[in-house]
Amino acid sequence: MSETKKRGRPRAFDEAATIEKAREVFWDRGFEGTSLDALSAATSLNRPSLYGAFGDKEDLYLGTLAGYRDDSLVAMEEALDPSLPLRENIAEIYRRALSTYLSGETSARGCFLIGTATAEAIQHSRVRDMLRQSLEAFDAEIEARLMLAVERGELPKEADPKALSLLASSVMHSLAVRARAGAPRDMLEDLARAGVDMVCGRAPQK
Amino acid sequence: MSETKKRGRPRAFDEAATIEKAREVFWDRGFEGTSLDALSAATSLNRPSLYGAFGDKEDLYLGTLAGYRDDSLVAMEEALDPSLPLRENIAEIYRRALSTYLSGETSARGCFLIGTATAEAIQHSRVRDMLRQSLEAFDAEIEARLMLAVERGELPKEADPKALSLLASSVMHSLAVRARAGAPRDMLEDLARAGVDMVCGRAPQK
DNA sequence: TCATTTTTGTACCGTTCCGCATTAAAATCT
DNA sequence: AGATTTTAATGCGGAACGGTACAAAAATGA
Repeated sequence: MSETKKRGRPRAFDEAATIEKAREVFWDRGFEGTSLDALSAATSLNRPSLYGAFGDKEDLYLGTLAGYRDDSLVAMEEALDPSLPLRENIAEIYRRALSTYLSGETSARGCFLIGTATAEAIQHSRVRDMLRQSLEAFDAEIEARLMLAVERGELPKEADPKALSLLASSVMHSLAVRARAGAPRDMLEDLARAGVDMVCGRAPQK
Repeated sequence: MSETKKRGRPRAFDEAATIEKAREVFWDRGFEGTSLDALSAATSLNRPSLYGAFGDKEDLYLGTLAGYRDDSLVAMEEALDPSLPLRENIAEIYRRALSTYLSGETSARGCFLIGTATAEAIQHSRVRDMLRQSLEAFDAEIEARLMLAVERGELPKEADPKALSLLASSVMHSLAVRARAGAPRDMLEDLARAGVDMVCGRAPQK
């Protein structure tokens, strides 16, 4: 790491904070629906500074998607704490997801990736790849925990962690879409509960 | 119904066919990503004709969404033919869904509603309502079939049709998102199979 | 035949879009 | 201090945007 001070005028903004602010705008308005002027206003950077620091609009958008994916993966790792029972792990994943999906100024905004990147996936292959790769990463984390659960006997030996992880992710995808569609919280919580039972079996271990 | 001939110059286009062509464009490019010029080119109508017949861009988009919802509900009713076993019904739903989701000129385009309307749901409340209402209609059709299945003994008495229908729909939502994200067909078929087992139980009735 | 009604086609409106050229400002290096 | 390097700010420019005014065209009604 070069710890030497850089030559020119120093930046007057924090790169990570700027990406987070840009993410908020993209989240609400989508990629095509967001103008550079809106990004400029939200980040307090002029368009040329945005351009210089992050590239064009698609580059910046991909940066916000990558940040969201990384944050989500960290949150998922925390939720899947293997020192806790599987049932609590899965419930915690849905709890965290819903907490994010139901936030929003005007209306529940769902998942940033599913809610905005899906629309661009046909026309922008880099967005499509980012989306696919992110979904696969989420699947993989859940699958790993389910494999551990089978080893430990939290799930029966016949359980299929691969198939089960796809189903568990599916519930999350559906929560993401339905939240953004304006589904009531009760219904989403019912779905999350059903998802937990589906993965861990119906018997409560209260 | 007034069968009297209308006064002025007759239309040189078919309204339903035009909506279908517009749907194709919106499906690939999303609402914000589609220009009136693109719609005009695809439908062979000039912008003023489009505007006169369907209203503004959002009105036209809502019309294409409504058409897709109606088509999908009909397809779902067909798939849920109660004279066939539940397992075949659910498998058929996913089969039809995948057949649609995997079609597309450049890349698999997923579900029109989930793939494009979700992105607009925050900014355009009419789109959000259309999306929510459509998803609820799909849920309701599945739930009705599952209730019948419980009555008939295709599912155990303790089965919860409401919760199960939400889960069954979730698999469909996930197929929609993943297809558009570029997931390989094998994986989608695995998920669909897992979804059928989840709803109907693992025992194959071969 | 001529007025009326509706659709079609051309052309244009003001706005917004993304991206960049250019200059001023703020830091380090010599 | 002066040269150099990097960022910040202003402003522009060509293109595309959604939407519409207006006139020509094609039907019906009288």
